[in-house]
Amino acid sequence: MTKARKAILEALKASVQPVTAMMLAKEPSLSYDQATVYRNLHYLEELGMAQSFILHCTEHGTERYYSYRGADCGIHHHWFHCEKCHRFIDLGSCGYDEQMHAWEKKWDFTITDHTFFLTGICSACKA
Amino acid sequence: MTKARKAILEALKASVQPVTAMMLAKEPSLSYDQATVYRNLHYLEELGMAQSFILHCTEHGTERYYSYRGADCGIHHHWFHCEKCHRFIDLGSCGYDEQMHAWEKKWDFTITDHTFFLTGICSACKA
DNA sequence: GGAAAATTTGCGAATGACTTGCAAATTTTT
DNA sequence: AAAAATTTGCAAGTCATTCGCAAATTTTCC
Repeated sequence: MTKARKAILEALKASVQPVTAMMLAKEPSLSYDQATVYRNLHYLEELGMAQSFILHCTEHGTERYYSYRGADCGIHHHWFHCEKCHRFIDLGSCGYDEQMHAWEKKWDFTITDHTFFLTGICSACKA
Repeated sequence: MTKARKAILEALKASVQPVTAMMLAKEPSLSYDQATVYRNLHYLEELGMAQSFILHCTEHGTERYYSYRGADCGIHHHWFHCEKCHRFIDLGSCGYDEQMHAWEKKWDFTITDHTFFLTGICSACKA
């Protein structure tokens, strides 16, 4: 595992919030080329050490957000995104296996991935 | 309501599958400029007559898909997307109001939107 | 009904996230 | 530690989507 790879994985692991490739590329403590960041995020996701979703927010446009996914942090997570302060709230581990299994049976398809997230205004921003 | 607007809304209404702006722009029977298509899809969504979600598929890249949303077609729908044949399967009306209300209570945020869809291989493509 | 005001359209150029080709640098193999 | 394989940085490219602006259409008002 290369230096860049390790650094990017560590950054993901350390971040409480999902982050974009751009955020990581601009992080002074990392300072890897954006192409390298993009490539390594792909790599880490393929390995199952990261998970991502694409989110559009009026202020920041459409971007893919990554978060760490390790044995220690449980499985697939879902998030709420505040459109005012742009913070994410972790809704916890995904609890939809059962429902998805039911759908697979009903429609006879095979689910390889699912996307779920919420957007709105968080408690702090409402006040 | 302008001619373009009407035509685009009709196209959405007529389509069984969610469609992208590009698909509509390239439809010979419509032949409106892409900027017009994009602008009117935004308009229709703001009015609540269309709904959309962003989906990334390896073959077609990242695009926003729109579908009709009228009194006659029920409320918010969710979809399964087959990564082989690129067809969508309508999973029916969204049944998550309760769960989302529970989340709003638990976290004290206000949900303005939610995104949910599945990707995988459909029945026909497995065979 | 028709002229003025307001909105929308088409065109071309711009934006911004993400990707790619390629030579140099690093990592892995042996 | 040299050869082989992979990864990196850079610069240029791609592609969905947006924007500015003048011309065309739609709406408003008399």
